[in-house]
Amino acid sequence: MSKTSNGKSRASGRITLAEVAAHAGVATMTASRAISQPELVSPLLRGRVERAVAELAYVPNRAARALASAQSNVIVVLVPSLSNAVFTAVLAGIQDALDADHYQILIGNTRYSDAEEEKLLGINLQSNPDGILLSGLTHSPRVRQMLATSRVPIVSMMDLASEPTQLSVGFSQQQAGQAMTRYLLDKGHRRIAFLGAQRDERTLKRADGYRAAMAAAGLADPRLELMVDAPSTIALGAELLGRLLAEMPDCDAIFCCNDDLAHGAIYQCQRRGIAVPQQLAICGFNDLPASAWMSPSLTTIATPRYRIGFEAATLLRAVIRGETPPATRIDLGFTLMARESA
Amino acid sequence: MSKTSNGKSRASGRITLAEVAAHAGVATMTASRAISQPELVSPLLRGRVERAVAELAYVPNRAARALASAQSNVIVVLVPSLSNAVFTAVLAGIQDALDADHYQILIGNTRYSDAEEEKLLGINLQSNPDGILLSGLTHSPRVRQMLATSRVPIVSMMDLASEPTQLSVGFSQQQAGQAMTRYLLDKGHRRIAFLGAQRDERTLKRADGYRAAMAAAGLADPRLELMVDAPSTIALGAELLGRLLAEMPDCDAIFCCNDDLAHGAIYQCQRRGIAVPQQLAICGFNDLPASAWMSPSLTTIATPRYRIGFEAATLLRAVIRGETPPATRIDLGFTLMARESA
DNA sequence: CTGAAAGCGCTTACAG
DNA sequence: CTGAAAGCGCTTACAG
Repeated sequence: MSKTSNGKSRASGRITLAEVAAHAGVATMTASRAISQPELVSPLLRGRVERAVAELAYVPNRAARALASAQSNVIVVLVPSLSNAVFTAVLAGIQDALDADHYQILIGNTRYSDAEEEKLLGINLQSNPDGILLSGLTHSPRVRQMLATSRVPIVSMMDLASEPTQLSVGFSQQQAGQAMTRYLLDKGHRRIAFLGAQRDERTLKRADGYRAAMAAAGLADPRLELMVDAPSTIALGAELLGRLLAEMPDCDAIFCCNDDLAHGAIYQCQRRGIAVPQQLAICGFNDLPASAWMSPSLTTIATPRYRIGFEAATLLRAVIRGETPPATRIDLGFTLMARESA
Repeated sequence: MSKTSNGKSRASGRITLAEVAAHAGVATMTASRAISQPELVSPLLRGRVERAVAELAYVPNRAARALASAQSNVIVVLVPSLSNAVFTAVLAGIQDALDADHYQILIGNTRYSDAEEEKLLGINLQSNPDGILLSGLTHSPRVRQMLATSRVPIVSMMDLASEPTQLSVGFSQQQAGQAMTRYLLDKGHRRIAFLGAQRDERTLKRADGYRAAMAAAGLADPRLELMVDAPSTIALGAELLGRLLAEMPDCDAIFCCNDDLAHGAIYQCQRRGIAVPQQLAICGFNDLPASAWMSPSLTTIATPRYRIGFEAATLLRAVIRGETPPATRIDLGFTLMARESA
């Protein structure tokens, strides 16, 4: 509107704070304060500025603010998947924890790829984030180096760090895997198979727990483990069940590394007329919504994913504010949901 | 490192382009060019700059670049949900379409709330985005006003705009609802119920299609429609099935506005011993992964959600570049998947 | 409580 | 092909 830039200017054409100030008849500084720290401005001038903002439909330029103030109010979140309900729940928790704050949340989907994580981190570091929320404890050397040189506060989500200096919120994936295996052992199963996909950090740790429990019971048998690189899907669960039974027909229970695989395995049993749990016990991990409702309902581990996001964001915010957090390692635990399938 | 800022400076403490340039023994400008437009710089200087960048672990400041160049390279995406697999697929399509580009994708989750959409749009408009990807065609007056004054290119996803000036990528939700209802009618069903949740734009349009088909068959009956505000979940589908059968025991088929509801309805039938489709036909909408695998497999509408994201992002990119798109309205259609449940 | 000046870290014209 | 100057739109000290 009105007299904006003259001639060969590089101006964006949008309303600036200076124009708002001129319109309100105050200095740019005063307009800035009336917006950012209104309590420091007299009601009279504040009102004039507010009116000018509304009349001109002023939208602050975030880049200019970030540059001038040397702080971005950005929090970066890196998750390995958006199609996995576990991580969308984590994101919901983060969103809720930060809702009242002024932070802009930058979501990056690494697709379980180190290369993608490096790329996304590099791009997002350019936004000079106030903090970073990371999934998992294991990262590539390049990622670790980028994080170290950036000196940005980091909270790791999902699992618990061994080093107490590292901030982490989650639960022991290994112990959860062990607990589920012990449950099956206690039920009298002996030939318990482990079905894994994606080979991501959490799957590997759950497999560790499975192995520990089987070894402790003197029942370890590597042939009972079926692990693939492909992403977890219902279709893969159905397929892996077939492969497992073909190779290990004497197996009497299956621990699937997540519910998707377990759902697929159960559906496949239904199609083949295999009674679950009578002929074959099946359990999963995560307790997705369908697990409680399907028939047979799925025995699984309920994971506090929403709370992981919420508590991790809360912890990160505290650290950003310079507060000393009460704990650097927040164990949110897990719950074994014993249902019909095992 | 070395001699950074002196005294009371407001510097961020991070390595700047000027330091990289000094380290390489070139002007700041040349360093800038060596990074942004390397082909314009001699191999000798380019090499020196590249080495300096690596040695100092230089990370460009995005805010400064955005401010100086008056372009953000940001694309904002607003979706109503992240827990709904439909929208995470849309996001995956967008990500893939824009992967080779330099865009930063800002994801906003409006949670099916107009207020939240206004808030997110306001915040994200501060980043001066090059373009915006919106879900749906219906928005609050404030949102429409904000979009209009921003003059940022917009592509609407999911449904098709009636005005050809408005860029849209999707399919007719109304026609899809109609097609599914006709399918049930053709199968001989007469008392076909409609189960809806969330009351979002798409649910309402599918209901419109249902009503049109029922009216055309002379079988319309408002009591067959059960619509609630709550978000769609499997649990809600199970609950609504109970309510529907209590009120309309003569209903012989159910069209659920999405697969989540349909899954819940089917699971509930299994628990109650109601044979699907013999006693009651059930169909859904979206074709989620479980639908093809569950027993009975779910008759539903497969929606091109990944492609919607991909094509919408491709269209937006073309418009941002100033190209004239071949079409302003991209109809990606839908596919009725006739399976066991109806 | 209010404001003139300087500066954040980059890029855009413009010269050479 | 290279560079000195100015400017993007804000905020931070610093005065008054």
